[in-house]
Amino acid sequence: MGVTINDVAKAAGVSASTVSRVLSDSPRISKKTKMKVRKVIEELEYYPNFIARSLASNSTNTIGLVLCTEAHYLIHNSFFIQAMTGISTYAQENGYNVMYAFNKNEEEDLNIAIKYVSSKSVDGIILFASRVNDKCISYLKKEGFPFSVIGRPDETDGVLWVDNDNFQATYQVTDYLIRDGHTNIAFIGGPAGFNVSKDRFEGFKRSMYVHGLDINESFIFLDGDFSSEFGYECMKKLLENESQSLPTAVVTCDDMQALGVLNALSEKGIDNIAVTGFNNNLLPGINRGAKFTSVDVNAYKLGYYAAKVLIDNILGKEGTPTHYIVPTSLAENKL
Amino acid sequence: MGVTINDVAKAAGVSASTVSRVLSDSPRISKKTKMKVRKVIEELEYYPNFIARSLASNSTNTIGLVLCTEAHYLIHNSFFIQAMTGISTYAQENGYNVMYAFNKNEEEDLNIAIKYVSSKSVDGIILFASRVNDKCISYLKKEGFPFSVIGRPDETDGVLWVDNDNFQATYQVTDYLIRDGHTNIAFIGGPAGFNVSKDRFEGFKRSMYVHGLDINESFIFLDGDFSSEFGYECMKKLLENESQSLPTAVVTCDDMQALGVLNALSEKGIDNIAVTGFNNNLLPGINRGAKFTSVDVNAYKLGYYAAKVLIDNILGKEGTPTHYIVPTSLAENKL
DNA sequence: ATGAAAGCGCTAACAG
DNA sequence: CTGTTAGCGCTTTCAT
Repeated sequence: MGVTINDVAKAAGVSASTVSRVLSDSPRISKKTKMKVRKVIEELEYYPNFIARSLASNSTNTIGLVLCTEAHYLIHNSFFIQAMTGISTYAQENGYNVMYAFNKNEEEDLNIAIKYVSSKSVDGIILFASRVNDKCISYLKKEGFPFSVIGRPDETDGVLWVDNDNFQATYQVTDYLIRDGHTNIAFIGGPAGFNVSKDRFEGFKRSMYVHGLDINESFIFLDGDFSSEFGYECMKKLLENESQSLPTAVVTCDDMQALGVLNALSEKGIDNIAVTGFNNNLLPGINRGAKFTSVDVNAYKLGYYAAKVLIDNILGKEGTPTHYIVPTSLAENKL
Repeated sequence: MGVTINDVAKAAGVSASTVSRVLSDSPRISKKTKMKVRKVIEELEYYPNFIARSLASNSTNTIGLVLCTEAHYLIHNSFFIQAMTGISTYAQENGYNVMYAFNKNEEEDLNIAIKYVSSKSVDGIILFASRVNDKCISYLKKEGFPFSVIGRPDETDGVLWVDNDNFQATYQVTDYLIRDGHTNIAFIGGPAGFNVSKDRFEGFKRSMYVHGLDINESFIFLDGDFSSEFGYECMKKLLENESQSLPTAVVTCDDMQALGVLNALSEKGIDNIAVTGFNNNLLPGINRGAKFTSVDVNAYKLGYYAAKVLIDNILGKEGTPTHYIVPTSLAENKL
């Protein structure tokens, strides 16, 4: 069982190293020999042993994914699977395998990273989402191990990363609302201490500013989380504040938040307030007619480029950028 | 860079083979030596090289996932990611890595399987969903390569698999509706040629039969697909058929089908027909008040047990079953 | 209970 | 352009 490089060499009347060179298409082998060897490879249905190859060449042609997330979060968020598909695509295009491991917290994440690095099972690592003071990032930097990050890290110096332009994203969606005639716009932001939260808020403010619109402080909700509960609460507060009129539009930073807002509105029978979300995850069709705009972060591409920036770097390709900005787009849905 | 087994051996004053035996906790090594070696391992922060280990032991401790799906399908279906999480969990518990590759069709699936097997990159394979006359299954059987399948295959002989009891699932949900007072129930089935479609229909029929209810032939829609479009069309037909009254409940085989049905109903302003789905994927909350029942297939557990049945088998554990039936449950949601 | 030695299947200097 | 010779880091008989 299992035909080896030696079997091929013997059958083709050459040495094993010649076969090895044919496999890597070395320019120092004559066309004739290549043809001959390739024919034998076909006939014998020879496949190089992946493991032996890795050991000898000191590279695994595999990248590892460190995914930190609560299981329940996955159910209604296609971000991960889409990004994983993008990663798989670029990896396959370049002959790389992809390993993954789901973890529950930062410590487990770090342990997996350490395991990947120390046992030399992968050539590079992709981190999903960067924390403030991310331990995995510090570790990998210290080790000098190749890795890329989805989501711009605190300190971009010497790290490979991909991200959306979050500033641009909320700028765009706010601009869209304003052009649609809205002037009283509320904003519901993401959790404290994340760059993504900060950037999205800045984009919102900028767009308001550029259009010469005032920001009503009581329309701004920061430092919450991405849950529908938070969205619901914020909208409740807006509805209960009788000292002033309601906004005509609400910019949120996540579809779940938007869902909470929509719920709060639907309880009051209000359907003339525009709501926007992030991630383009909501199912179309449940409530025909309700228009809903979401910022599509293009998770597939984020994954694809996270793999690209990492693999290109590992392969030492010339002139590879250290990061990619994946554009967002506005998605119109009917809910 | 990289401390090897020899460094440990030297530092501990033993041979490399002794260190190797300590690593695998061989009973033939004295407690004393074990302690001594382990201490050195700690001090030197030695991690066995995964690749070298694989080559020498002729096993990779890695399993490969063959995932066939259209990208767009992933966006609103958390089945894959949940199953992958379950797989990752059992794999990690047993020291296995997991590789995955997304493919677009059966041919690509087969190619990946062949690559995994021939290049010896994995010890076993998990197939997502079995086709009629599945080429991957035939291939893996022919090769005698360990694999497990999520979804009962045509021919279960000598294959490891996990699945829900699909018969039981529709039996249960139909029973639930009948106990709720429904007697005129429509059924929208899955694609032709899949066991899952057949079983689900049988479960529905059985429940109706047990309760002494007649099945109205014009209420039955088979051999469609799992899309919302199909659900929409079927409901349309029911609504347009003026020669008879409407059902009071509709059992569908997928949440997307259910969504299509709900859309068709909402267009007519009908909200008193119960609709049930499968997979428990729909977002709660959009339309407060609309009750929606879905069969939760427990994708996490399907993945977990697919990994278990495979890994236990590879490890040659005694008395491992050849398959697992993962129970479904009814999930009540508000849409 | 431990060590010596062979070898897993391949790559990569080094020769020629 | 091709062959020879060493390993890569570990496991595993076979001795002792």
